[in-house]
Amino acid sequence: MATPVDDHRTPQRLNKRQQQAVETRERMLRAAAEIFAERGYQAASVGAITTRADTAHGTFYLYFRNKEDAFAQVFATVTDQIRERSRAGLSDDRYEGATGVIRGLLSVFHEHPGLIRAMVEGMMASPQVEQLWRDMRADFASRLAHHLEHEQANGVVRALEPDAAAQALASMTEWYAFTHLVLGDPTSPATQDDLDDAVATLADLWYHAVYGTTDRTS
Amino acid sequence: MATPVDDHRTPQRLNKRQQQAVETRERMLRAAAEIFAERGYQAASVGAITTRADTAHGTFYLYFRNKEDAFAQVFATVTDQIRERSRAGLSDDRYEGATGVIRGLLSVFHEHPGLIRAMVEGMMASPQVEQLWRDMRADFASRLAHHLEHEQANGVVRALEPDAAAQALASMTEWYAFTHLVLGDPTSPATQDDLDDAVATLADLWYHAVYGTTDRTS
Amino acid sequence: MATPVDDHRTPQRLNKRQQQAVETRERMLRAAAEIFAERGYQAASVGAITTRADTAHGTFYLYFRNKEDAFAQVFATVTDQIRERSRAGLSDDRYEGATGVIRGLLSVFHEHPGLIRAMVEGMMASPQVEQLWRDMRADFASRLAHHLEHEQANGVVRALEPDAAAQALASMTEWYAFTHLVLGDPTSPATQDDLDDAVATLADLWYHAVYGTTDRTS
Amino acid sequence: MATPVDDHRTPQRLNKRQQQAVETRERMLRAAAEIFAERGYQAASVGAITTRADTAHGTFYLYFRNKEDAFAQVFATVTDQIRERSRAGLSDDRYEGATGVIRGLLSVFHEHPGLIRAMVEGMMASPQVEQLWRDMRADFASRLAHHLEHEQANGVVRALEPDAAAQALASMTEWYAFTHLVLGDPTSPATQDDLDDAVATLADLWYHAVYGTTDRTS
DNA sequence: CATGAATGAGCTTTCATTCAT
DNA sequence: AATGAATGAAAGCTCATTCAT
Repeated sequence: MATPVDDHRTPQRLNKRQQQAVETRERMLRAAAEIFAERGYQAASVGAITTRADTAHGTFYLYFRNKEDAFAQVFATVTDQIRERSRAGLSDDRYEGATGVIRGLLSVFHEHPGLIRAMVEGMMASPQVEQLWRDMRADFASRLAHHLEHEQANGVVRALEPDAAAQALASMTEWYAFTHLVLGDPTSPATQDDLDDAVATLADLWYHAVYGTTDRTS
Repeated sequence: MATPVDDHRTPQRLNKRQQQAVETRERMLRAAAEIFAERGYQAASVGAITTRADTAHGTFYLYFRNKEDAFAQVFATVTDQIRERSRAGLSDDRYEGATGVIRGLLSVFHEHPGLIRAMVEGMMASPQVEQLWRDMRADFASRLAHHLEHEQANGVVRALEPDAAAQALASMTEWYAFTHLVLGDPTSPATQDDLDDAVATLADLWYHAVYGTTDRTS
Repeated sequence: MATPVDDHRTPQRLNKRQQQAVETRERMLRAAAEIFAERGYQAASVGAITTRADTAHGTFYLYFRNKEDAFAQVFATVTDQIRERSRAGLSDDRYEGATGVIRGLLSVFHEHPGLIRAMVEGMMASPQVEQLWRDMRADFASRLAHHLEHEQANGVVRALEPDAAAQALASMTEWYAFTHLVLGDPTSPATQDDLDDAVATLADLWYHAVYGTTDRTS
Repeated sequence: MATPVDDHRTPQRLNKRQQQAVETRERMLRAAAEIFAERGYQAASVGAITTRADTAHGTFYLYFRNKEDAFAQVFATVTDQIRERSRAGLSDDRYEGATGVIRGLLSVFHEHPGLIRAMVEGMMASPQVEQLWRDMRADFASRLAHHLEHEQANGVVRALEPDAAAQALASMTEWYAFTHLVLGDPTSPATQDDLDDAVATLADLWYHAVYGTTDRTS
């Protein structure tokens, strides 16, 4: 039954079945993200996801090995966003650089509070999810550590242990963002002002903790 | 050493039945703490707790309204510890003061990694637990904010918004402690050195972020 | 310690312990009646009764063999009331007689809807309770049957089988009373008017069914 | 004899899976009816039903929302029978009509004593079940009331309030049937003679109560 | 590729009853 | 006579996962 076209295996040339499958996968992933965000990791059920995705219950297992796997796939899309935005926020200016990186992380927390919440929850329940979070934070912290080393080499940063400091600053950023933008009444989510305030507060402390002076002029 | 006056619990005033009940309550609370620490909040089951406590299943409900209530009671013993140790760590010396408060928090995380982990998980699942955590952190942060205001009045701290800064420093401390002392392979828990390193790193950043200078001499 | 007075065993001469016991019994029985009326037979719990009676849980079993026994004792007080009032309602006048007997039964249903409801429910769950109800109804029906036989002897009642007719009339009375005075929204219970209407309707049908004519003049 | 057209259920249009599902549903409903009849409403357990139906425990919840829902579905099959038979028993002859309607109701009670018993019990425990019973009786009574109005218009029935009288006659019928055909030792159930006697007694009283004369000739 | 009926282990919670005090 | 801590057997219900179609 297979037509010769099938054999090209070029990704842009999908037959009808394959196209449908791609669509189903996307629908399922979107549904999973929504349900995890709304209910949290444990309270989310496969049934809720397939209902939302408008598929049969069993279809879920065509695309995910199990619930944990589905969560990991959803998780990956979010950590990708964080990575992208943090990179985009980099700048040569020391203060602008910090602000940009911080805002990159915080804007993702601000946009997906439900998912971030589910991730912190999922971290506790699933070693695989925990590993994903650690990878994300390691990426964030190592980029920060490199920046600190570079600034130290330039002699503008006080003596400090770059890796440990980077870890601590990353911790401050993540958890301050979490408590201010994610926790709390989900019916009155954080506003843009909340986001701006959080960025300003964190950038200020970050700057002084690293450069060890109140003088902002480089 | 114990004189009758010292004996706040006055066990001699309880009849045999009441003594037994007190023992059962303690055994149950201890069992609950162990099970929550080992399995986490959601995965902990009432059955596991009563088995560990060596009581009948129904006995659980003589002492707790439900699982959430049991967790809240366990939680309370931990937050009490944090409060006590943070207060004990206070000092007039600015650097010693910071170190003491930080160590107070971190030592509790270091001693009860499983429970802290369960708490962060439980926060996501139960609004009541979330409130308990927020109370604990508010207590921690407000004590810090008062300290900052006092130092500002003395003119030794740079201009900063005390409440926001206190929140950010508390976030850094909590989450750095969490990622370094709680997360990770539970079979190789954090060592005393890990604890000391964490305290040193946090105190250093905290100090510079607040006093805005590399000069440690008071 | 027992005084000689104890040995008289005259009921009016109870020592302190016995007096207390009588009071406890009464309190417990009253509490049981209230709880059964409020919650129904199955939903009533021993714990609720002892709480209402302000006694320890175990005290319940000093006065009742078990829940079923408690219900039977409460039940007995109600059937006693029905018996008394039905007798009091008797009259030589044929119409007044019917009305009085009917009103006797209905007034009890009207005053204790919760208990009557619990009884019908309990009948299904407990053979002992079922037997109590059957005794009550047999008493009611036999009195009615005797009346019918007497009237037949007087030649004023049409030919009918007295026992079967009595059963049927008793059934009509009980169940009509039940559906109109007991069932329905418990927050808006039956009024005095409902009671009067029910009596009138039943008396009318009863009268015609028995005397077979619309002529009420004796 | 069955032509394809006759086949309302069109089993040939269902694929194998759907056929199996229909069978499972029927097996489950039958099992539920049996268990409810044997044990009563409250004492019936989901586990007993699934064991009888030879399915897994969870399968119950594929077909019923909960125990109450299962009971309501069983209940519906019985009230449907009552409705059908009462209608079938209608007749233009006044006496035959009454007899037919009465027999319709009584025959169902006679065939399903356990279920009727469970229904009266369930009425007390579940508002939903109570409503079902009230609907059934309203249907029965209103049909009776219409009949009375029609006969009154024809001038053959004495003056009486049709609705109230219909309610009272329905009460008599239901409860007499209940006490004579349902209550009592379930090991020696009511016989055909019991049924016939009950119909005769009720029809006699009904007739005289309504037509107010001993003259049966229309 | 998609379906959805079926599974069954597992959970929290209630409560009548006992008995040592 | 009264207590109340302890028991433990149920119960209803959920849900991740499987597999024949």
